[in-house]
Amino acid sequence: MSKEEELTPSSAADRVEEALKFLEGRWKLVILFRLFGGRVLHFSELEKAIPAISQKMLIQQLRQMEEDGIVRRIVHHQVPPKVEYCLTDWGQALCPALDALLQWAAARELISETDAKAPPVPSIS
Amino acid sequence: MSKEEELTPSSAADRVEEALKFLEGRWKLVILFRLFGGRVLHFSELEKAIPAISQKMLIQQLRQMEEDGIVRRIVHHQVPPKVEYCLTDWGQALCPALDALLQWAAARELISETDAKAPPVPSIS
DNA sequence: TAAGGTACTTACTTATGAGTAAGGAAGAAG
DNA sequence: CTTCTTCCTTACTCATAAGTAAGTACCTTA
Repeated sequence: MSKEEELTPSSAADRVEEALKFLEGRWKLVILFRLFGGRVLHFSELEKAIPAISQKMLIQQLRQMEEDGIVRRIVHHQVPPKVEYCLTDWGQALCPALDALLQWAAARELISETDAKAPPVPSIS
Repeated sequence: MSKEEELTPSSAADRVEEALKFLEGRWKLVILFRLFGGRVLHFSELEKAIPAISQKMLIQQLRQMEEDGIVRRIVHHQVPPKVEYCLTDWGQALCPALDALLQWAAARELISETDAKAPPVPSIS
């Protein structure tokens, strides 16, 4: 609203793609929703909460999200080691955007009735 | 707001993932932004508007978006053939959701200053 | 000295999406 | 009867993301 220089179809698409890159990754959303609401979890708690994920994947996704500035990593120098993960303010700020997406997805069935395309439950055909 | 049964972290993540699947694909956003605003374009016009895309990719993405109910395909039985593409109402409805994403992405720099993490312009290290 | 718990790392394999290149149908125009 | 246009298909290769399995470091407790 304030200082959008020029926004061609391509540049707009690029910006959205860049934003979506933060969410790409098989487990990032799952992790995100585990940490939403200011929750703080240990590595092992995340493992337990997401049984299907491997340690490698969990770390890989957490590291990327940390680099992206979405999650914060808090190391307690102890034995055995203890590391906590939570969302940054910016990570928390994803909520409304994801809500908007969900609302859009929810509107699919309503519109598709009049649209004569893309049945909610595709027939066997 | 109305009838959300239960929304665990996993189910919420699943729903967002499903919504994001509609946007996944190297060229879907580019196509989307070319068609936003009620524009109607021929296949060949899309090709020209997006020089980097191959015909196969363009068709593949369009077909998926058509199946998803995002774009509408209008065939004029002529020779040479003429096919037009435009967005469905639901496709147009993506605008606010993408806006929310863009706003979130734009907020990154503002917050990361106080966050001591993820510098907007990473140094050489 | 041996076992155990937490938080990782490394090497390897597999599946998927994207890219390239070429071909085809269906008539109209020359 | 050959060529042109438009829209679309098919076969193949390649790069990247994801998954699997095993190993490491650290110090404590028995």
